[in-house]
Amino acid sequence: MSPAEPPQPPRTAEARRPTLNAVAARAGVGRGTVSRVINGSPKVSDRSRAAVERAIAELGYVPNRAARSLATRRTDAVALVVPDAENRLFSEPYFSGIIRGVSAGLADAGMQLLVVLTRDDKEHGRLAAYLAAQRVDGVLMMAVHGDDTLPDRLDELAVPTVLAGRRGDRERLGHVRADNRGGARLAVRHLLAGGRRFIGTITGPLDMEVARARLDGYHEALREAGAPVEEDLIAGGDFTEEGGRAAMRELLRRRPDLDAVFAASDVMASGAVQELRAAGRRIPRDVALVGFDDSIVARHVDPPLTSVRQPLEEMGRAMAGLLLEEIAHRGTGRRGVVLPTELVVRESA
Amino acid sequence: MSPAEPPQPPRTAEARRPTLNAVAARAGVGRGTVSRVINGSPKVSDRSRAAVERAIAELGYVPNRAARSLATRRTDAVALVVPDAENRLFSEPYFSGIIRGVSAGLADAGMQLLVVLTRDDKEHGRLAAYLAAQRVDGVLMMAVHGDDTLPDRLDELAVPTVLAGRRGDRERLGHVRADNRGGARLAVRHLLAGGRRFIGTITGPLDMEVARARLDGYHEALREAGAPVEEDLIAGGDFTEEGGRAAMRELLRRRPDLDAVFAASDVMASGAVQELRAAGRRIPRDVALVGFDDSIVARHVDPPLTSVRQPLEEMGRAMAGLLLEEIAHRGTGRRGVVLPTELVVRESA
DNA sequence: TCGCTCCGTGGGACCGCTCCCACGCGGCAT
DNA sequence: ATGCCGCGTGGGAGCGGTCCCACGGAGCGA
Repeated sequence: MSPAEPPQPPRTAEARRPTLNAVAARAGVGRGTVSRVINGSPKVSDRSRAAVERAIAELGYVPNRAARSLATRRTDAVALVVPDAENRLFSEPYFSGIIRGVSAGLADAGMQLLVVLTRDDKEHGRLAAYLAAQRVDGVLMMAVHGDDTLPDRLDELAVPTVLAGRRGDRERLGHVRADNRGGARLAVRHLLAGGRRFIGTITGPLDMEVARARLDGYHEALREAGAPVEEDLIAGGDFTEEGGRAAMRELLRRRPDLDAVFAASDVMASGAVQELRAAGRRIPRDVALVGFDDSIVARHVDPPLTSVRQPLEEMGRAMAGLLLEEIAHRGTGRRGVVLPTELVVRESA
Repeated sequence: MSPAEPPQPPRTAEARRPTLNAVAARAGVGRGTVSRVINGSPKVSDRSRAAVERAIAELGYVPNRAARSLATRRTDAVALVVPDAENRLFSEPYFSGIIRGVSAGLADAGMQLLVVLTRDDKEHGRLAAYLAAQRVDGVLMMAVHGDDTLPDRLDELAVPTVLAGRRGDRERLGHVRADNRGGARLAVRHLLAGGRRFIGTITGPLDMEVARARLDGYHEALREAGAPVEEDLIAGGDFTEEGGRAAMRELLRRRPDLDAVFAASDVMASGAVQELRAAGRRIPRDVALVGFDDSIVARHVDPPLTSVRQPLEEMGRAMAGLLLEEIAHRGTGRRGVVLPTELVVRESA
């Protein structure tokens, strides 16, 4: 009564998906041969290969990751660890930009991306063991604080790891970062070129390498222009808007004569804008302002901010690349990659 | 010569991690018993349980996911699928907010989160088979376009699926959404309460349910106030800034007399701000403006935008919850959850 | 013709876990 | 004392791949 079943792939997940065995049977070859075809081994005759490929197509076969992983001791998956506390601070394109690049870089290699948001640093303890045991092939870490122990833990456990940014000058682990110093230099040079004389800066928290690098760039640009670096033109922020406001207030108090500010993040710059306006300074007429990150905020603040752009997507791609390299050949991926930054000129400077 | 090795967990991933077998041997029990302890079966004597737990602690044992997954046909992982094209459009807190909630909701259940960014809709074809074959236990989907076939495909394959938002009124699949209609109503009521008479709206692309819902809310609020709904007060946007500008221009052309605008997204609202300013209208004096999303943009536009907030993190949590339910008991998670929105009043209206 | 390679091949053993069956043993009713 | 029940328990049989060893046959030189 029942019509002949066409050899379609099963419609539901309940109906067991075809296994490598089934493919072998249908193609009239052994399991080994099917496995070889799937993994692209050259030691297969054209005849067998064709038969196997047909069978695979007919059955809609897709290899089972768990089984493969069990046998190979690889997972073909990497974890992206994002400390949640930081996440909130991120100038918004940051997270999405990086993750987009990472995802693209991994997809090309058929790797899966596991995203792990950690709620607090305490979790990092368990996390190391967890990641090692789950046999994620590697780990990507965003926003590493200098005192985070996770990278070292992973290193001890010999888990390939790549960081977004570095913890200090002598980062042993593979990492990718933007040329923060260079970007800051661009920003300050731009202000100098605009004829500004008293250029202040609002820094990020100096226990983060990014913040230090941006401050260094500020110094360098002034120095190379022969301008003096004055301590009271430097105010500390924390990458938040409120921090930016406070720092700007402080700068205005200390140096009513300043005519430009380089803020180490757009969000802080946006705080600075509010404070400048409150103080009756016009931007850029009285005080020119440059931010960092080229975030959405930069485009929407009034006036739109001149800002330093980092190539986020490329950074993510590079992280993925470095990690894959390290996974394939231990030791080769442990380099620092620096990507160029770029000044996006808008109306604030 | 070599000092006695203390029974520490191995320091490197190369050194094979202890297996369940090792734990059994050390605890002096059978594999079955260890398995029972790990999985919290009650049918274990206190004596055995204690012995096993000690052995686990001493060896630093963590079960191998691949092996477990192979045996159970579960993966303890779910995928979050994000169409990248949409992603770019997202008002920025959206993606991070949802993912944070999802992550939290899953972590509590010990589930892993796989993030899949799709580059174009074509990929969705292969993706369905892929997801089913990888035996992800379930799938979360963001930003579903009405014409996306992936949800139906997954449904056919009997893969538990939960959507962020719905495709239409009669969404069969489980989904979580904000009360977009209610939010829009709040916004327009607020404008009415402020004494505005001619309230325009800039909509999103009407093939997206969110956009339609927000437009509906606009209609409702006018109707309940006994105000006429005038077609020429409605302009179509596409959730982009440029779209917002174009729509605003159009509205001003058609109705120079309008005194308020409800934009279906902050980004479009920000475009509208520029256009209004160009036209010499003061905000909110001449034209009041309300956005949607309560994104960072809203806080940084000048003047800061009154906007409708959706509880993103809770939405993510709810999605995770629904999916877990559906995975545990097929059929129970296929509901629509609606979370309340809230009006955040700032200076633009 | 008879080895000897060498290539392609089949299939056993294993990866580390869960599932489930069968077994021993103490306690209870008969 | 005998049977029966039921609890804990051990361990075999998978789950679906990969790895590798051994084997048959074609091709070649002697």
